[in-house]
Amino acid sequence: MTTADRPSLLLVEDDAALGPLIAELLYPDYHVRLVTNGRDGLHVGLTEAWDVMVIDRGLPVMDGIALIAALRSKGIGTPILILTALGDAEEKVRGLDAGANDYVTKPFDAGELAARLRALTRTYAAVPAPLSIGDWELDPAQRSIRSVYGHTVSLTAKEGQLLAALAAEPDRVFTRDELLSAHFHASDQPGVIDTYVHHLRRKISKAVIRTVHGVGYQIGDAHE
Amino acid sequence: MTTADRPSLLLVEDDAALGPLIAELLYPDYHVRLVTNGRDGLHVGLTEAWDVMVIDRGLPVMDGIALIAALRSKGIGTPILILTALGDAEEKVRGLDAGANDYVTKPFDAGELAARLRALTRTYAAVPAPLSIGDWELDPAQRSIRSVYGHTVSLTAKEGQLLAALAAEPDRVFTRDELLSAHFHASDQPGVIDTYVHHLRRKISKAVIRTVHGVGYQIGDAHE
DNA sequence: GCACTTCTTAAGCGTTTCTTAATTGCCTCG
DNA sequence: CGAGGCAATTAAGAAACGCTTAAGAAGTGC
Repeated sequence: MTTADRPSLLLVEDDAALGPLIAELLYPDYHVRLVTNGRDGLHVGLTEAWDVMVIDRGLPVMDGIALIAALRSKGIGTPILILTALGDAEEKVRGLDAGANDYVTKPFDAGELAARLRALTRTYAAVPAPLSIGDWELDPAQRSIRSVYGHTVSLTAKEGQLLAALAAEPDRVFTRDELLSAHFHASDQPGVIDTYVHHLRRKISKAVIRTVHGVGYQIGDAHE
Repeated sequence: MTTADRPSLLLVEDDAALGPLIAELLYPDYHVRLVTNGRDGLHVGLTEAWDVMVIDRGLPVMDGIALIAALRSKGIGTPILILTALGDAEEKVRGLDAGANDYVTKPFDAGELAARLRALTRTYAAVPAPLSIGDWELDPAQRSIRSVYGHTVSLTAKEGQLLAALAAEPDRVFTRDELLSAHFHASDQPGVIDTYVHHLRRKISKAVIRTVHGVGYQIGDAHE
């Protein structure tokens, strides 16, 4: 998102009556900027960052299709929705293949347009949910751990596995044998765990991994 | 992309006549897998990786909307297109807000469906916007790299491809096999990558490409 | 066809990471 | 408070992995 609150939306529509109408319709949910021809659309689209664009098909100076193609060729990946009266399938194919992400025909339903725009601007946090550990965030894929202040520390494979195992179930106390069988070779001595706990405490901070005397290790606090 | 050639497509459609028909329609452009109820769709959608999904609205066992919501709640971000007979605006809003990315009503135009699927699977990462890598800028043609001080170094084809692949997703760690399958012949030994990384480091600067021991290589930071 | 560049393979060497083990320090219970 | 057990720390050998080099193969242009 470009702004902290509402997504920014660039509306390119030449119809003097319809343009302001759509802008007003979208105003509660987006920061709307209205331009009325293709050349202005290209300029504003290239020089400013937008979260989504709504582009009319038939535009003066520069056609909507040409505008989209120009934006895409310049590396602009912003989601684009075409809004137009031309509704037959061939036109839709041309518009979508020019680089648009969705195609809505006039007359359109305001609710549907809004829903389609939501679908375009929606982002999924599909990223392998980073495990949070106190002030730290573990990224298993990247084998590193980031503090909340940008500071990043890289971990070795075993360090990462041990930390991930502990962090997977916060507050649970793991015995050395449990941790061993999870990610280390069966032949390993339980003392291996002690060594890696030490490495981790040195890399991160002492307080993160708690020792439960006579039992094992734990992240977070169980009792008290 | 999941496969090197065609994108993979999961089709969830219970109509015994329509399902195979759509599958055949899409077959030239996608690796299609057809399942006929929501529960199977959920299972296959969660356990295998797909480039795009086409889901019928009315499904036995588990409704299409419920299926999409379940997939999204599990962190599946794959583009989803709803294909259904229910066409009024309210239904579209419900479907899109459940997490679908596009909504097509039956009867549909084959060309439009294909174009909308292309729009969903299209990525703009391939756009030759000059990739910036630290103090360097990779030329779109990928055959040379310029430092911020005018200094230019020419790269061989493979060097450029490898660097571009890494730079396309900064901070992501690529395994040797991923990099191999991207731009080298499948028969190549993973050691090829090591050699090219070495070449690049000598031409540019050592710090640009980071080694993640036991995993692969990365551009961007995660160091300290 | 020849010279040159680029690509690929492979092997030795150096570094990082993993594991073991011994020493030192600390906690708990009698 | 002291003994015994448990944990923390350190160091060093072993193993895995990556870096570097060099040389032959394949490709390209003249």
